[in-house]
Amino acid sequence: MVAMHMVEQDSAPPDEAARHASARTARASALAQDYVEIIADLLAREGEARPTDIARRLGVTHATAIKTIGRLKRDGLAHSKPYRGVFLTEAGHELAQRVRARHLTVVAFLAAIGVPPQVAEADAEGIEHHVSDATLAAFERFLANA
Amino acid sequence: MVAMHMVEQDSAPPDEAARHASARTARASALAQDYVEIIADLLAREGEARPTDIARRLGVTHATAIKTIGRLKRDGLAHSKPYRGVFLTEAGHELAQRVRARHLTVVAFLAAIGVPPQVAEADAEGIEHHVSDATLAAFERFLANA
DNA sequence: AGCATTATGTAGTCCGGGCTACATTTCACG
DNA sequence: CGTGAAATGTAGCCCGGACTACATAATGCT
Ligand SMILES: [Mn+2]
Ligand SMILES: [Mn+2]
Ligand SMILES: [Mn+2]
Ligand SMILES: [Mn+2]
Repeated sequence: MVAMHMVEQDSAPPDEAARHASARTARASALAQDYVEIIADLLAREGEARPTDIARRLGVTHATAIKTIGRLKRDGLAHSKPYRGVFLTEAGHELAQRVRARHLTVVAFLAAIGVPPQVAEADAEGIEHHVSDATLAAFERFLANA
Repeated sequence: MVAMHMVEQDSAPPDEAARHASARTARASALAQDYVEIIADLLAREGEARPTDIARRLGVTHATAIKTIGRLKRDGLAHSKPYRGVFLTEAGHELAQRVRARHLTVVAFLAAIGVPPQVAEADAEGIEHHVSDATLAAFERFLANA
């Protein structure tokens, strides 16, 4: 048994566990975020968001997209009628806007510190889902002072 | 003044699909990375890596940890004998070192741009898995010139 | 209008990654 | 030593997120 002298060095397990739990939660909501972002973009640019187009942009089959859209509907983020294209609920639209803003900020930030554009786009697609408000704010400060 | 590149405004679907596919791949390997990182740390600090300790640090049940360790073994990253604690293969050890280095860099970088330490630790736990070599290099350059 | 093509939807499968419940083994200690 | 607590392992369930294969609806073209 070691006397407990060193206070801070030990990385208390509960904290670490909480961090990993956070990361798991973020991972779980990442897909929904990408979907609403894409749906919002399709609605804005094309006027409609068809499952096939959503699927193509994600690089998955239409069956996968349709099933996921079903979960979005279940979770109150989207709605649609058979064969008629997908729309966002108010909640879905708000989420999409937040997600889009974060996406743009992350990409811009990475580019600003010298990451090649292509890579910035690619990395951002994953990183964005793990950027907290505090970190996003830091990114924005950096961009402002650049 | 920024050079106006005006390259692809259109975000060609195949590229976007590839980016999402990349993010999916990264997401899929994230868990294994966290495991080997924790196992390496336990081995270094305690001399042994027990499933229960691994589970506690991740905030999951021991049953979950044991099943995941089974996948690590299947994938040639770890090995263990019944009731005896977990060890890393050469491949596992190498992965752990890369992962640890990246983790430290990401945390240091976030802290350097003004993210509060606690938040930096939390966000890094997810972000680290989506940081490519090019982005990691950019982080290191930033830290060097800071 | 009729038919071929495309889009949409459904069913069924697979694996990852979480859980609970229970069985078994190890180990500390009285 | 023995034995009870702790660790380990197993079984079985659940849901997410991917796929293929097939069925059905919508659409566009001749
Ligand atoms: Mn994304
Ligand atoms: Mn995005
Ligand atoms: Mn991590
Ligand atoms: Mn880590």
